[in-house]
Amino acid sequence: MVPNTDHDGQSRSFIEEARRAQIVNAAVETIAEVGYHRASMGRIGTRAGISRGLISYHFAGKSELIAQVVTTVYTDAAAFMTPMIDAETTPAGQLRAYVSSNLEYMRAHPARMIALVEILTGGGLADLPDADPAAFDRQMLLPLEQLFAAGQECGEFRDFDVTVMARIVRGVIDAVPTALSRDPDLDIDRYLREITTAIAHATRPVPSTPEET
Amino acid sequence: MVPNTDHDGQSRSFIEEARRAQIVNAAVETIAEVGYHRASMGRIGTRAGISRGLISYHFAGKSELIAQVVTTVYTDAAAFMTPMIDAETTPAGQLRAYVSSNLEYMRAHPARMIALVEILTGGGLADLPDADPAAFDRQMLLPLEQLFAAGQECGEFRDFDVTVMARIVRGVIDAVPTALSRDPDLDIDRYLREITTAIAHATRPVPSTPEET
Amino acid sequence: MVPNTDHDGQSRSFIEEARRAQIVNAAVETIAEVGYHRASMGRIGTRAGISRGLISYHFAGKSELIAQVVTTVYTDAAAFMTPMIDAETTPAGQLRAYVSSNLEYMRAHPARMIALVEILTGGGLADLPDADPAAFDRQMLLPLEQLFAAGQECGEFRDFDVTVMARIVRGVIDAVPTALSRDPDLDIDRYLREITTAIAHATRPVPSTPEET
Amino acid sequence: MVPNTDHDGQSRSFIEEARRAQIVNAAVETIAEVGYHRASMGRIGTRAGISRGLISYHFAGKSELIAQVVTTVYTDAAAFMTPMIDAETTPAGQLRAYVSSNLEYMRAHPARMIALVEILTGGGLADLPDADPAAFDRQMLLPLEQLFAAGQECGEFRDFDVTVMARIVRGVIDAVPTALSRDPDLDIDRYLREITTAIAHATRPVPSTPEET
DNA sequence: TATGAATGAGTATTCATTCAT
DNA sequence: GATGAATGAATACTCATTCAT
Repeated sequence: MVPNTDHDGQSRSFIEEARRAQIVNAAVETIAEVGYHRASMGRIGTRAGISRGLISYHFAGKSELIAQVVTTVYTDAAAFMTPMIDAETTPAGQLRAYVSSNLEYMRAHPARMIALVEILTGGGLADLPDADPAAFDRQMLLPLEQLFAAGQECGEFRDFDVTVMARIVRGVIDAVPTALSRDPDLDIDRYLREITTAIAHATRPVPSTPEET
Repeated sequence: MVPNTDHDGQSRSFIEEARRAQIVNAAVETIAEVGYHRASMGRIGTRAGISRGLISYHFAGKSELIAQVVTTVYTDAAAFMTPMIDAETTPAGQLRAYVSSNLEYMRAHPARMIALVEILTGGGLADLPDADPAAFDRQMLLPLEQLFAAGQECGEFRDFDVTVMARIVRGVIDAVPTALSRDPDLDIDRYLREITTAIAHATRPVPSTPEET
Repeated sequence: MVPNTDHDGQSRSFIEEARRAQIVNAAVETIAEVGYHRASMGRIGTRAGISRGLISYHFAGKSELIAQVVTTVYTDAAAFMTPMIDAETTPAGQLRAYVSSNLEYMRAHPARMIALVEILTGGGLADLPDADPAAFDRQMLLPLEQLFAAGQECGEFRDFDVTVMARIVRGVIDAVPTALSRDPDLDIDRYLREITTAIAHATRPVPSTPEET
Repeated sequence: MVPNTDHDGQSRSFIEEARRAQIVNAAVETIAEVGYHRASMGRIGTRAGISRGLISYHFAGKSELIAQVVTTVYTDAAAFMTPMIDAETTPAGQLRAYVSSNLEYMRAHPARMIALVEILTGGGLADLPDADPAAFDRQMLLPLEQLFAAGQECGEFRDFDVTVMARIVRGVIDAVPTALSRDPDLDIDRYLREITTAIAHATRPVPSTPEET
């Protein structure tokens, strides 16, 4: 595995990689603190302790920087979550692991999650010229859909529309960063337990008692 | 019910109210179409067919206009939902009515809901100097919390944290506008049914079978 | 003839027209003084005594302003030259009138001619997205080509390539602004007489004495 | 002929000279391709395959680089033209040789001529702090003026202002690169023949028939 | 009431230049 | 000699707001 290669296969120097990472981190923190559309290049540079021009030196434009933020956070979160999900052997267990590992990541890196949600919901995607929101949408939902389909197959989940349920779960999880920012006293452990339980209830097979609407 | 009074108790003329409503509608449509932070006063004015200056004449600033959009949409949605919720006699029925009436409102006024979500998640609240996000948060959650408490009291709901469950339900609902914009083919009727069912499952009392984690 | 209408047929207010003219004049003077690519919006605004933003208010962008400068100067020069040319009855006389009226216009409005040449030769055309240099080229050459063709028909001109001769004449004339700027003591009257004579010699029929290369 | 000495009398190493020549060539090509004021040091470095910093190492600044481009092209063109001119024995022949050798040089090195004209007419001279446009002007005109004076002395040319006629000839020649760029189909051989003929007519003694304006 | 002219602050970006390695 | 990191100035443009009419 060759480290530090960009999408063109060009390798970057160590110092270049370090600067890019520093700038991406500054962007994450700035976006998390002041919101996406107030996070100007100037503010990001100030937070990183470098000049505006240097950001332009390392990134072709704001689009590339924002895209790098999205990629970095998304990739990092996936790298954190995937082993935990794969450690589970049943779909129900994997769903629990998906939700809890995602929330754990949010707790460990609140700024990253806030920044990601800011970009995704705050108009950031519209600023990325070659971003395909629909494709990103599908990419986000797919793992959950597959997980749900497998669970329905083996009878661990009831019969629901897997796409809609994937949206429901993402909706619940994506609401967490906003909740955290609006209520700093929020007990994330309790939040995690309640969400996990609620989703378990929403997805498990319907018991024999058949009186429902 | 006293019509047409602003928060200072000053009554507004009929024409003044009409202009404000026209501008608010133009703002809603513009925000829904181009996103919150691309919705400049100029674009809103153009859509309303009036000059930029006139908006400033009727609203102290962009902050007041955005605040008015939030208030108007929120109030209008509440006026639409409340009778439907009140028509139900049981907490479980009221929860169903809450969810379905909210989604019905979204279907009837997609631009309004998209605009509201754009403002709430897209940095709009941060632009309102005297807006208290925490207070707004509480205001949004309170009806659901009360509904849940009543339902737990009478045994229609299981024992969960009412605040967290309120956030869960809002998270699921608030994800709908984004889902609609990313997947235009989405079947909102099926979406509504699946959400209602999932929430019913997540909140109803745990059946006698006691095998849970 | 309805005055003050732009290319969309929208009429402009008097004050708008006046401001646009003022800005165009300031642009002309600035370009003539410091060169095309040093004539920033800021410098143009300063010379006009107005703010940078006001230029953006009246012109969609620098492209539109530059295009307007070209159009204005070209149209104005044509309006000045055409009656003088049409007053002549023979092609040879019209050619003399073409050259002399063009140089007279340069003398009367040196800044305008310098600015036009700056834009045309100094990279300005490349900054106009929908400008077609080849089309502009043809538009500049056409009147001279027609004039030459008519003169050859009636025997007033010798047999030469009308397009090349048109380029020659334009080359001679377009060199004048540069010459003026490099040699302020230049006697434009003598310049005019010499040019006219030289062009007359270059175009008139070859006399009977047939010793040529 | 002393090789490789700069204006301070300091001799340069062979590799230094080679690098400077490489950079000058890259500058010529870049300016010819994208125009003078779009030819940034970065683009020139990229075309030369070297870093930006290296250009600054070899040239005191952009000014010196541009000055070197002008000097190089001018000197090279003179070295090409001079023997052809000197091979002629009569002023009229020398004038023909001047024009044709200049156009031949343009045909052989179109990028060099385009770059030179870009710099001279496109604001480049104004970027050279210690360049004297008037002196450059005189330098360009002097050979032609001397040639014309000699020709008038021996009766090969008619009686005209030698400076103005020099400007006329330079104007005709300097318009060629622009013509070439705007009309790629231009037949340069025919262009050359027509120009030579026209200039011959414009300069030769007036025949006995004395009816002129 | 309503308009549109005008301002000034803020944004992303490009670029020549400097400097440590 | 050569590189590439870094700076700061300059540029075009957008926008909320103010104000005279």
